[in-house]
Amino acid sequence: MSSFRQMEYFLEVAEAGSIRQAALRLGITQPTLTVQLRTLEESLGVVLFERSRSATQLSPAGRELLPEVQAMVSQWRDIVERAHLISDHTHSTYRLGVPPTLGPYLLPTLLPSIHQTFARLRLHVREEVPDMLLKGLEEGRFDLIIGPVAAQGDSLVKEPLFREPLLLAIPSETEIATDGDLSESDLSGLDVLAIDERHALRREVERICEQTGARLNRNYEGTSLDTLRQMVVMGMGLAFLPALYVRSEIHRPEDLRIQALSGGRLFREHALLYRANSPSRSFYKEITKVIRTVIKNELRGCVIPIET
Amino acid sequence: MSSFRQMEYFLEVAEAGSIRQAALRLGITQPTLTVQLRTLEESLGVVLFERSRSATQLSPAGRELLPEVQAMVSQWRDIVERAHLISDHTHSTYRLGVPPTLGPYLLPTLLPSIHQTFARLRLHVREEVPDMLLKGLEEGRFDLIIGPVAAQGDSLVKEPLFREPLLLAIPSETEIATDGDLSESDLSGLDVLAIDERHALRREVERICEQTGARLNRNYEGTSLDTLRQMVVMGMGLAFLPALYVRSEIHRPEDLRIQALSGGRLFREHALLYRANSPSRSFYKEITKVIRTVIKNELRGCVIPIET
DNA sequence: AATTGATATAGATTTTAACTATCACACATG
DNA sequence: CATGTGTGATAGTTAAAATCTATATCAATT
Repeated sequence: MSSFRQMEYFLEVAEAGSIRQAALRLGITQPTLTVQLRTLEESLGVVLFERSRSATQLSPAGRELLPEVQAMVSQWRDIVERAHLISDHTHSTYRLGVPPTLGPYLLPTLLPSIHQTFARLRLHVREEVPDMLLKGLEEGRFDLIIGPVAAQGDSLVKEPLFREPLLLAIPSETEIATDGDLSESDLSGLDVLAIDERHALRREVERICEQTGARLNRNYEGTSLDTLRQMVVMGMGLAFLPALYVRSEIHRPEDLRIQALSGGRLFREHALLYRANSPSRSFYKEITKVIRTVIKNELRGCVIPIET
Repeated sequence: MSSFRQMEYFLEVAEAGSIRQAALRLGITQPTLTVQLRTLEESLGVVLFERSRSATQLSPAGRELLPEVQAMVSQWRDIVERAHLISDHTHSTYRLGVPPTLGPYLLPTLLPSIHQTFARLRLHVREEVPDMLLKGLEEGRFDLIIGPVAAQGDSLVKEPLFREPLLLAIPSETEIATDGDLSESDLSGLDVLAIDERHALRREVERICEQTGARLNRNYEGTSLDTLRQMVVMGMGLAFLPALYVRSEIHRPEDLRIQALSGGRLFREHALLYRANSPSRSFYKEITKVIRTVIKNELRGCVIPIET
């Protein structure tokens, strides 16, 4: 069996034009080199050098193979160098999974800061429903996901990031009877629209409706936050919209009214998750810190950072 | 130190998704593979796999390196395969040196037959003056040369190929007194032109002139056979031209007369030469046979094959 | 004839790879 | 709840390979 080392020997002898000289450069003895060369020649079935008492030069076959071996060896060296580069974890590509009701509204704020901190880091972002994210993380299709804190995979690390208030979107013509602040008890009996049941947000809204006595409209479901908003604008009912969605997508307040409920109990909570035995877990902790800092600095007015 | 074998192991584990399964496919035991993997990881400074009790999958770093390692390994395998292909000597490229007074007139006949016999063989042909050819062969710049038999390098094998008559080129207006055949003695006192002294042919002609009493014109020298022919056409003197040159370049007999001398003693002799310890020497013998056959079959009327 | 400079070979030694046996842990199943 | 089956990790031994030292061989030169 021929080895990589023998290939390097081959190149050195070809360049030096002498087994002795090559052995000197390689820091080995001449007999070793002689034997290794012959072993390589035997395993390739080809005589690489023409030996004479005065010098050693490439045979036609050796000349033929030389450039290819050079290319291969330099590719090898590139690989080793590259490996050492990415050994600090910030030169790699990680697969990040995010839920569709959060990703488009959070990442535009998050990614620039991350790339500023880790210039060579690349993230492959993919949107999937939280259930799929969790499954994908456990199966290794993702390295990192942003998902609900509720999620409990056994061997997963869960880094809570922030709480995102759910705001009430009200059709502009609808009036809600209230004394002072809008509170949970004011919702009783009102018609609430929700996103379809593939999304985790759906379950949150169901829970809220039960608690407050609001009536969940099961006949119409939004397939995205955008369609849900359209339905509110058309006066089909109220809806709970995540604060980050409101922040980035709702610019014309004349179409509908956005109102927070007093009490501050209506929110969903997001965490960063990764496998506990991932080789990069220490780096993921660093990423977590960066994300928390960004949230504190840039989204303070909109979401509630987790204090650690 | 990482080895090629370890790279193959890396690929196999990545594909199998399990150290045990990969070990099975590789025909080694699981502990061996575990240890080799860890050795590779240490020498690369990177964790390639994320191990768990249920499976083993690529880490982000491993995923990053995988395609490059695949490319490198497949290039390696190509090299090995290629080496085995050219192990029969007929898939290689050889550097053939020829003298400028022979090459252009012999090779057009020779090369097609050689390529027909050895379809994958390639020849890098280069023209140089015989002295340079010989030096280049000894120094390894050529694998094969066609040169004069007289040449005597010590460690060189000399395969005589054929004798090439030297024909007398006579200006059309010149008459040579002769009784019957034109013989060597008829040349006495005649003015003879020759090619310049870098060429071996020059020495042949000098020798002939001494033997026959012809007068070598030292004031005008041809720098090629073509210029020599022009000089004859212009009536500046006679010249000896190699039979193969005459055969391929002289088509208009009205410009000058070509005449052979009786006695058949005026010729130069060509041989194929190569280093005695060349790894391909057995193949060079085969080439010699092919060349001799071609000469016998296609140039019989023009040159005199060597009988072996 | 002796010297120099090259490759080849033999035998001992060190280093590396591979094996056997066993452990430890996770997960599924009776 | 125990147990069997899958996974990777570790320790110690054995086999194989690479390397070294010493020496032979040969050619060219002094």
